[in-house]
Amino acid sequence: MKQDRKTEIISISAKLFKEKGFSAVTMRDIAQALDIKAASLYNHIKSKQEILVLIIIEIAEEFTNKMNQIFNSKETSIQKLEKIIELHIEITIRNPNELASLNNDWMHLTNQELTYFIKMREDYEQNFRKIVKTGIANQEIKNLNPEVIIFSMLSTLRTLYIWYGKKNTIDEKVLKSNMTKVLMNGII
Amino acid sequence: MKQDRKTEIISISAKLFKEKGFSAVTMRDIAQALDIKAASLYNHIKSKQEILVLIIIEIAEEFTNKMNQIFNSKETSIQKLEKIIELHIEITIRNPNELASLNNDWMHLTNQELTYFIKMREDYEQNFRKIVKTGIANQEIKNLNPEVIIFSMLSTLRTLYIWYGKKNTIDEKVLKSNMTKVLMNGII
DNA sequence: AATTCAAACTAACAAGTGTTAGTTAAAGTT
DNA sequence: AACTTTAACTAACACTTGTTAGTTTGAATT
Repeated sequence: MKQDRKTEIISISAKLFKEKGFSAVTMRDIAQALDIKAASLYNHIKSKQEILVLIIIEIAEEFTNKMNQIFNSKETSIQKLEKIIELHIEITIRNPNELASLNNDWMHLTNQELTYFIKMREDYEQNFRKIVKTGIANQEIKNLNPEVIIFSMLSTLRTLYIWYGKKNTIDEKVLKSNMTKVLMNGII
Repeated sequence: MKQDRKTEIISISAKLFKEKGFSAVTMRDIAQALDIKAASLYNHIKSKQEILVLIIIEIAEEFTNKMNQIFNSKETSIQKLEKIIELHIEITIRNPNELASLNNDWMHLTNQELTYFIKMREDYEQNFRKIVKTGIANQEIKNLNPEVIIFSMLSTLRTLYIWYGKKNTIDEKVLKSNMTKVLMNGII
């Protein structure tokens, strides 16, 4: 079925993009990984650009939607942050390769997609920022520089894809529990 | 002087590599940024590859040397971790663009340089791991999964270059102090 | 049996890639 | 004044890039 082959192309592309980056992967590389010729890819996708868009945008939208749900819920700031940690872990475990592109190759999006992506990312960070600031105002969260808190948590969560899947793969529940403790309560 | 122009090429290349990645930047891009022709670059450097090597290896060696000093010092595990945090902040502030290449484009190194880099990175992580495990055995550090601790701290420190230099640039001392508190004591 | 169609193929393209060869002009050195 | 050196240039190369056009094949549908 056409949709299956297309999914396969996107999935194998994400894997290759993770290893070498979008620009260093050629259509011939992608084709070879599927044991077909480069021209045959165009029976399924419009362009190399389209592959990148399909990899990135869907996941970015999922982050946006789930973040909005968490942001608008009635929970405490701390509970919201815990939910965000779990969200990142869940999406990372399901799509480690796609997250590599989202993190490293988003700047190769063009036009509307680039604008759209940047908007989503800014909104996401803005929601995160508001949660942290509310938490500080509430005295739920320590009065530290909020940018340092956001940066520290987000950079850990965003690069999780690098670590997950290496030797000693950690169980999802254990990871959530440990990660939450490390990020929220510190290590000493 | 020749050395100055060469330094200039490396520095502007690092800036361009940060924005688009090594593979997406052409020799003509680099030349244009210096207002010369691409062929003229070869009066100063041997190849595009050499530029990448010069950007990455020097900083990787600095990390290696400083880490070894910290590792072999007589301080407590916690003091060692604090020194590592300061080390990353100092190097990042001095070389934000070069650190982008080190983090994102190291896989485009080849042959001996690739092997050498990977060896340095593994040794660095191994030292980090030993410090954390010693700290846990000492009961200086909480008994959490050491891989989660290492990953969480290192991913924050390694991606610092993305954040430093944006609007609201934080003072170095404030950053060190806040970052240490966030990473060591948590946020709640 | 005849037709349609998805998905592969071969062949080729125009543009862009890193790099080399040979030249030129100005500055520094003898 | 004659020279060497530095660092730019123009022109071109062999190769790789994403992509298009047209064709073939085998399975599904009529």
